[in-house]
Amino acid sequence: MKDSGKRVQSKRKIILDAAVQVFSTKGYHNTRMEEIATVAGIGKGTIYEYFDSKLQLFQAMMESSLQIYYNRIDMPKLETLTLEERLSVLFESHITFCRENKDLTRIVFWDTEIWDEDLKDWTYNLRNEKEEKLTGIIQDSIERGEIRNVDAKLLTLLIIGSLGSLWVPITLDDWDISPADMAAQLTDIIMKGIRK
Amino acid sequence: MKDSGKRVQSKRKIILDAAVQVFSTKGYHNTRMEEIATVAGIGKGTIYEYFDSKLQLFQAMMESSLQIYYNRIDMPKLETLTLEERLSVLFESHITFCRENKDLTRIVFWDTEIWDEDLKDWTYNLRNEKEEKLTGIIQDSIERGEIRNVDAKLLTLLIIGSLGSLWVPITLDDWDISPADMAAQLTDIIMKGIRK
Amino acid sequence: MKDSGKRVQSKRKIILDAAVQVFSTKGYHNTRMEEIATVAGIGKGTIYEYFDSKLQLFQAMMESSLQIYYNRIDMPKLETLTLEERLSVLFESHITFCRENKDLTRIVFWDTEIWDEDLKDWTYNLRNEKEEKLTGIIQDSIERGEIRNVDAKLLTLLIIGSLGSLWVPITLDDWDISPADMAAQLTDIIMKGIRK
Amino acid sequence: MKDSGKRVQSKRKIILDAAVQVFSTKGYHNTRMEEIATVAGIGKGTIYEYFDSKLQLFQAMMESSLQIYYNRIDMPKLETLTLEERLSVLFESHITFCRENKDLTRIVFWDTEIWDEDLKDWTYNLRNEKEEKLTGIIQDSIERGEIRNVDAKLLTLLIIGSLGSLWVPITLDDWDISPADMAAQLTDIIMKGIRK
DNA sequence: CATGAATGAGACTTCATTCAT
DNA sequence: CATGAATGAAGTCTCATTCAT
Repeated sequence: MKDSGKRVQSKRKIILDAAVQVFSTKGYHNTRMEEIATVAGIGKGTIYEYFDSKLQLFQAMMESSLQIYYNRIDMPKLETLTLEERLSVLFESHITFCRENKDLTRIVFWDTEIWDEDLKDWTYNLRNEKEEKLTGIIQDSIERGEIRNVDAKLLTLLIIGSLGSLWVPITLDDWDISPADMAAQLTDIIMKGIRK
Repeated sequence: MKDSGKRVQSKRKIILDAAVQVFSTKGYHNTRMEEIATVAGIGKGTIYEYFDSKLQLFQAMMESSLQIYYNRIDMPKLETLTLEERLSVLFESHITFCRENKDLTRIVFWDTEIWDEDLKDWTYNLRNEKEEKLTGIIQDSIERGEIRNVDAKLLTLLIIGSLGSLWVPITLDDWDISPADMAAQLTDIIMKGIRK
Repeated sequence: MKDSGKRVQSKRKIILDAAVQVFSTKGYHNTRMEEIATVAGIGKGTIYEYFDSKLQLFQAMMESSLQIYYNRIDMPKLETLTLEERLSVLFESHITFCRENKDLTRIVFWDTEIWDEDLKDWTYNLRNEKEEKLTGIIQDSIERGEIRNVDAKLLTLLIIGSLGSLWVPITLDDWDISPADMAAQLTDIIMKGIRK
Repeated sequence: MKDSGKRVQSKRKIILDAAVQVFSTKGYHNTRMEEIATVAGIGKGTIYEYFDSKLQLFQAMMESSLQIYYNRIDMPKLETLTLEERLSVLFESHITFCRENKDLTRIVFWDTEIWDEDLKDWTYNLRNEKEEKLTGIIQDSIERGEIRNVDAKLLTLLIIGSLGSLWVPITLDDWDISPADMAAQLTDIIMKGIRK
């Protein structure tokens, strides 16, 4: 029983990993179920034992990828940290994560065509939750007088947007600047920009 | 004869407009040629009189959209302008353009799966050209001592990324801030962040 | 009126000639109406002023080609000629015709997929008529004691078959033997084969 | 496992047989893949598991048909046989084959529009090989003094052409002459025609 | 549980034919 | 009469999904 359960669990994982690999390389529509099966080292029919359809598999993969990403780069909750420290950690963990999980990152930052309403909502909420958290932190800093009075939402977008545009050069590896440096400079610019 | 020439011209345009509309809403693979034809108010076969294939139509649409966008938001060439003035114009024209051409904007900021190598290169070069121009302007400002010494490429990414993340709330219309205000605040943050 | 009639007549002929050229080169299904129009130097729609459909055009072309061929190689009616003389004339006129009308010949000897029942019947009758005439001539020769008693129909097939297999090397031009020689040798073999 | 292998083999064969049947009746272009599938008693898509395309299926069918035909009517290799005996065997085996494999024969003697260069070459070589063999045998007979000096290639064409024109009445069944008789008479005519 | 041969819905594309000019 | 832009029926082929083994 335990074994069986474990094996099932791990086969689901194997399929999801294969899915990340293939989907992220070729996109949803150019990916054939057979190829995922091949990469996973199993038979085509077996995927359907664990996922109802191609769409469901894609969305499960999307969900798990986003979860992994957002878990990893979650902003530190410690109240004692300043905004500057938090931004620095955010940038650095984002950059490191991208470097270490290229396939996965590509998916997270894809603006894919494949969204059914449920996944759209789920993702939207997940994203929103994070954004709102960031907006909240910024708002707090303003109220605490740590930074000057800017539109918190606008600043959130500026930060999120910067993260998004970073992954291209990061994943392409054609950059001579270290993650720590990148994070430091970005933090510096933004903090100077908003400090009183 | 003149009429005929004009009609042909406009029919190509009609098809491209329909393509922008449908492709941008549903994505490449979920779009059926028949639907584009229906939206264009013509027969399915007629599209093939003007474009060789679905892919070619998509790429023609992509090309024209990017051209329109980049033409519109090109940075002012006037040497007399300061970086601050230029950034302000950039942000404002971007925001205005997004508001007025929602479908088209969605396409410009798509990271679509559908690129053949030629279009990829073409787009990459177009994008790069603009980015390099911005990078150059920043580098100039640094050398002229207008701003402090930051990594010009990194700053370019920060600006481009901000533009990219803006279009979501802009096109969703759920924002109570005016384009001019938005542009002013963003310019302000960035300029404060990089000024000596 | 006369002019108009004449022009119509000649345009029909122009189209038929173009049809022979294109159909014989590319076959029925690989031929586009547009190409025939181009070769004929007229507009696509104009063909339909003279022929109801592609099939009808093909069949008209077939009919005229067969007519031309059969008219040209009809066996001489002179009662005074011997079978040997007639065969010789048959072979020689066939070979000459093939040399001079390659496109047309290709059509005549094609075993095309395109036969509707009417054309099939028409062709079958035309062919049959000629074959029966030949069979009759042979039968006469037998009865007149000119040749020995062979199955006239079988001999007809042998002769017709020989004609058919000749056109390949004839039209390919890769033969060092003159038409007259070819005709003479074939006649010789056959006549020796059936003479008493 | 053994069964599975066997089934696959036979399904390819089933499709080929259906293809012979339908293609030979309707020609290449008038044949729909669906019809072949229906005749084979399988689904449309299954054909594509065994053949890449309609063209490939056609050519595979052509190849196999020609192979079967040429294998069957190959001229006896025994050196002891005279030309007369060989011709007799050739005609008789041809006639018998035609009677027993009407569909297949129709294909072998088709002068179809559907040839890509590879198949054209393959077929041309196969045909040529057989023709040259026949031409060689004739040439030998001439040199051995068995028959008189005729153009060996011309005689080959005469024989091949006769074979070709025979299949029409043979497959139409409207003939009161036995295969053996037919073969005997043809051999007789030709041998008399070329004997010293 | 696992498999992969079989399936058929559905999409792109071609091209004969029409008809407004 | 002549034209060629427009049309849509029809055909090939793909690939997610099923199901018998």
